[in-house]
Amino acid sequence: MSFQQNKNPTIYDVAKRSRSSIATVSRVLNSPNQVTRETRERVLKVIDELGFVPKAEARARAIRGTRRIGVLTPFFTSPSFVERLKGIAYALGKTNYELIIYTVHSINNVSAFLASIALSGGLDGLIILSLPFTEDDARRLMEHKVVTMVVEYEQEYFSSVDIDNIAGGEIAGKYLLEKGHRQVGFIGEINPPDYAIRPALARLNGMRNVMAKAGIDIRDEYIQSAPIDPESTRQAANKLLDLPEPPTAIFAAADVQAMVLMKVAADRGLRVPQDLAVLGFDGLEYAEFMSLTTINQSLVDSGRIAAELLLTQLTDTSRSVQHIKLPLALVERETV
Amino acid sequence: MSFQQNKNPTIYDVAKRSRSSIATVSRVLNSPNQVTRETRERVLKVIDELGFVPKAEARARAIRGTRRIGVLTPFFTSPSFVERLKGIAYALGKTNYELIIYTVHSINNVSAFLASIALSGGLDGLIILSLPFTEDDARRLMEHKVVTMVVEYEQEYFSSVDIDNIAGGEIAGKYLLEKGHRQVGFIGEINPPDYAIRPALARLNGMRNVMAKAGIDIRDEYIQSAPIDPESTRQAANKLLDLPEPPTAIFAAADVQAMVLMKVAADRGLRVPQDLAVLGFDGLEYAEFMSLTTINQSLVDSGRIAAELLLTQLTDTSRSVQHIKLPLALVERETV
DNA sequence: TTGAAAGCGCTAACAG
DNA sequence: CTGTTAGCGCTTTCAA
Repeated sequence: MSFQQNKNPTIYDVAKRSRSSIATVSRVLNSPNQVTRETRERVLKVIDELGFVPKAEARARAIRGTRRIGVLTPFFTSPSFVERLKGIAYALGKTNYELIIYTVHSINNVSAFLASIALSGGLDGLIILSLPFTEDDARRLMEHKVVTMVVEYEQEYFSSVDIDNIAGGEIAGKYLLEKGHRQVGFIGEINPPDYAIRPALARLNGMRNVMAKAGIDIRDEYIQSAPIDPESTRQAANKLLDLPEPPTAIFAAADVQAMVLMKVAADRGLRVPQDLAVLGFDGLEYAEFMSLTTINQSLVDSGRIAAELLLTQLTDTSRSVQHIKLPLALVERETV
Repeated sequence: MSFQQNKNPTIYDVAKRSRSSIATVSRVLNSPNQVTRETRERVLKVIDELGFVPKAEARARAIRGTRRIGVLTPFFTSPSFVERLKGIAYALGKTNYELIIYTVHSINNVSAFLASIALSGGLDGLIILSLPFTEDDARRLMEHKVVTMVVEYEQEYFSSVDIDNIAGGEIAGKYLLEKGHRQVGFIGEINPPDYAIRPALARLNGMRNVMAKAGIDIRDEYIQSAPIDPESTRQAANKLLDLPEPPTAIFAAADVQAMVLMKVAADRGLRVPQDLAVLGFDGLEYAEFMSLTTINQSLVDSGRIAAELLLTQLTDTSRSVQHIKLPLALVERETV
């Protein structure tokens, strides 16, 4: 038969083709004994020919059958989100959970997303990457049984995976001190609206602690706030290096920023580390290509562990909230 | 008055009680950022009060299709997939399609994935990144009405977005020639199973063409096949540089490989470009940080365009298969 | 940004 | 028994 329908057939198609009405078709589907055998057979024949499947059922079946885990992430501005995503995808790849990505472009609509996700997202689980949310958002997620994990952020409602950023800053400070630096600069995203998550600030504070203990007060002009993007970072780097007495070492709160800084230094004819030491933070794979000394925070692992934890929480519903701190490790290479 | 609904509330109830319309309520549920914060909060408050939960079958009935778009991608081994994903996420972020990620770890189970996606994926559309598939896979996708787009690959069944890799190789060859190089090497993933997609080989061939025209025959030992991963690339780089008469320039078929190569060169005390010229391919953002000269293939755009094309094909079903070639551009920096 | 109104595919009440 | 028709609860143009 070359009557192959090109659209998904509906009961209207079946009705037309079987010369009956949609009501009759509906009946053979739902109350088959209210229909004469002839009619029923005629209709069924067409149903088979058309490969008709009631749409709602198909949908319900699909939904019921597949389990879904969502990830709410800032739009991939920084490679760190990608690394985390990689870990999540890796962990979920071994299961048959579906992975849904929601990218948020502005911190202002996190709540909007979360509400929508909770109410009509149909998710079993959700991982929130580095994004702050309100108490209402949390409550709604819980009420709608969306098991949630938070990464790079610790709060009371959900389990989380993150690091000790202050300790990270301390590692940085200690190392720079050890290497003989007394005039250390800082570049990082520390100057944002209050409600955002700012690990960079904690890292700076960690470094400050250590310096203070050594009797060193980091000068204000050595501290530059800059969003992660290359242009802002470049400007911050230039400000630091334009100083009459520039720092001898700069700690960048993110590896990408350290990389931009290295580029700026190179363009200025500065040798790294002789003229300027550069210390990064993150442990991106790219850092190795540039021989960047950095503090590794196991980004891929953070995603993997968050996903794994979510998975166990999904099966073992008794599991209670837990907060995981990932270890930090200095990776010595050639820029400090 | 206590309007406490005892029945299952509907969006009509929510609309009435929040003094908005059902359309607006629907929007806060599905397209949250098309609604002002005030309106959204007002509506959400009522939703919470009423304990409103949207009925899945009603929703299924009302939406045409499933509002789901999938992306089948190799597990993020190479940053190029991430860039493409970024473009896709960007384009989809403006719609209210859901973005489902399927990561394939081995080329051997592409077919399995595709079959499952076609049969029970419940997708409206699918974007296949850099992964080869069979005729059967294609047929099944078409039969199940999954509108499919292919990236980095051109074939007869579906629309595609890719580049002219031979032309890319020619650009590389011309440029190196122009810069005075006669002994050029190559590193890239050219030696894989037949059924895989190998743009790197085409790039090599493009370079070969140009060289041949200039009367230069690239020596066999100057051509190193290496998978994208750092270790393999490092080995290939070392082989090239260990040669009694090493090439004066190396074209790497991927920026990440070029970066590894630069690192290897630096470790050997080679100056780039004086002792060794390095030319990449891709146009990653990182390439800039390393001042890498490369050929930009607009990876982000490839994803964005694929998604946009898919979207129009989804609405305008009359649109026929089309194959888009993205432009290539040499980005001169400091490594050649 | 918002609301009115026209569907979506299907069920069920009502005539015939 | 069968067909007509009015919904079901939600989504999505289209104007305003």
